[in-house]
Amino acid sequence: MVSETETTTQPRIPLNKERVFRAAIAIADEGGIESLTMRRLAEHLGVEAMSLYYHVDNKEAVLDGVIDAVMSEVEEATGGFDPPTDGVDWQIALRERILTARRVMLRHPWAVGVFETRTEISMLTMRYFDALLGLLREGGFSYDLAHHAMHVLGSRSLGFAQELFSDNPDDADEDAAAMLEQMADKLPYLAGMMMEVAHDDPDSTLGWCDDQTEFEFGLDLILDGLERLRTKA
Amino acid sequence: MVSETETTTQPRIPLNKERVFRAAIAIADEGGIESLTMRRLAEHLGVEAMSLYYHVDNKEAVLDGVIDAVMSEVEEATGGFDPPTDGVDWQIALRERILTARRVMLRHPWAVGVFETRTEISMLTMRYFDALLGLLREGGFSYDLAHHAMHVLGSRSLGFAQELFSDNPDDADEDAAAMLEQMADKLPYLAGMMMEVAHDDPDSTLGWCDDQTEFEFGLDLILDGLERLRTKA
DNA sequence: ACCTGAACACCGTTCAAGT
DNA sequence: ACCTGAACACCGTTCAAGT
Repeated sequence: MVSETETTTQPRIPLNKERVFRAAIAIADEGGIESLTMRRLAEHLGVEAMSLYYHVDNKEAVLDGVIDAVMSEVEEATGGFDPPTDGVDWQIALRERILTARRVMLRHPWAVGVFETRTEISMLTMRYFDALLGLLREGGFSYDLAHHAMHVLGSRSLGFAQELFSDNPDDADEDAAAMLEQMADKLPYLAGMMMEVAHDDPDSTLGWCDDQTEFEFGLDLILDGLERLRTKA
Repeated sequence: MVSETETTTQPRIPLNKERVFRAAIAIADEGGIESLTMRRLAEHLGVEAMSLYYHVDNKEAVLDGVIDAVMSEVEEATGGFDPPTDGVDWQIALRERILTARRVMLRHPWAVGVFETRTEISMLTMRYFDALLGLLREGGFSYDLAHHAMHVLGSRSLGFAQELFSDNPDDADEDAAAMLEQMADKLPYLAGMMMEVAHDDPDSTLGWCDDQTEFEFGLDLILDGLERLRTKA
């Protein structure tokens, strides 16, 4: 009970939301989102699991906070969600902004999936989308077309296209040949495609797709289509 | 030990994979994918949880089987994944097929999410994508462009666009007005869009988006873009 | 061949209690 | 103000044992 003011035993920094969210992101980055448990999170912070509930309502609140933190990384990367820089072509500006967001999201590949499960959208997140909408408006879009545009872009507006097939490089190599065998009759077109790829680039297998290239291809296809609709209307 | 051959006590039908997958789908349809647990699944089948493991390796295998079952619903709905009906415009054929798949997927909204977590792709699933690829090829696409096309379509090729924001109709109505208030300065473009919508259709609020309309808008935008690239090349 | 009881190592969360 | 122990109601899964 005596004052032990200046003992150097453990800094004794109390927990706070910031530190909780940071630790959560670090865990998810390292082991995937399914490795993020309240117990593991507490452990990383040198604390018992129950202590987390003093700072945070529940796990959902952790996920909300984590998404908000990721969005502020995006904000930092884009240099703020300011009003659109006028004068510059909307298509170039939007493309640039989305690719910047992508650079952040690639550091947290689990984030889009979590994003989609959110029921509350933070102010920061809304400001991101408001800024995108602003780029479209200032680029000459009607609200109606801009609204459609946001829907078409979907998760692509965050720089992330959910890949339907995550290429698993393990199997791809080992039985690619055996697969091509039975593909030839049952899956003629996939077989044909693979054979052409194999011909053009003998070293490649099923895992040949380049995510960044495909992302940009899809993004440009959509942006071009939108520009066409904009000028037509 | 005496033969009680014809006692009418409980039909005593042994479990099998088919019944397990069917029950799993029913549970997910009713309560969402997170309500699908091995224990609940067993209960639905009038059996102990451990009994499932006699018929199925683990929960992952259940999910694999469930996706395969959904894909066979798609197959039935499209009348088989046959070689493309030649002569008919690729764009119309592909659009039709995807919208048919969508009708099935809307009955199992959780399915796309599960699909994305699969590491093994079933033969039936591959045949679906082979058929889509076939439609493109027969429509005059190079393998290279067709491959890009599959990437752009992504989960849309299954009839499902992952909605970034699931409109929650609860909050939308109650504090839409209050929200517009502070939106006006911090979220100028979103506010402007809402105000225009409110003006055009006074009864509507944030939950005004029509998923089917937006899906078809996006699909057509992409298909048109692909056709343009096809003829240009 | 098919099913089960008991058990294990995990979850998220509550609540009364400690400092 | 901040943290914890003990406990609860859940998970998926194994394994030896029952019929």
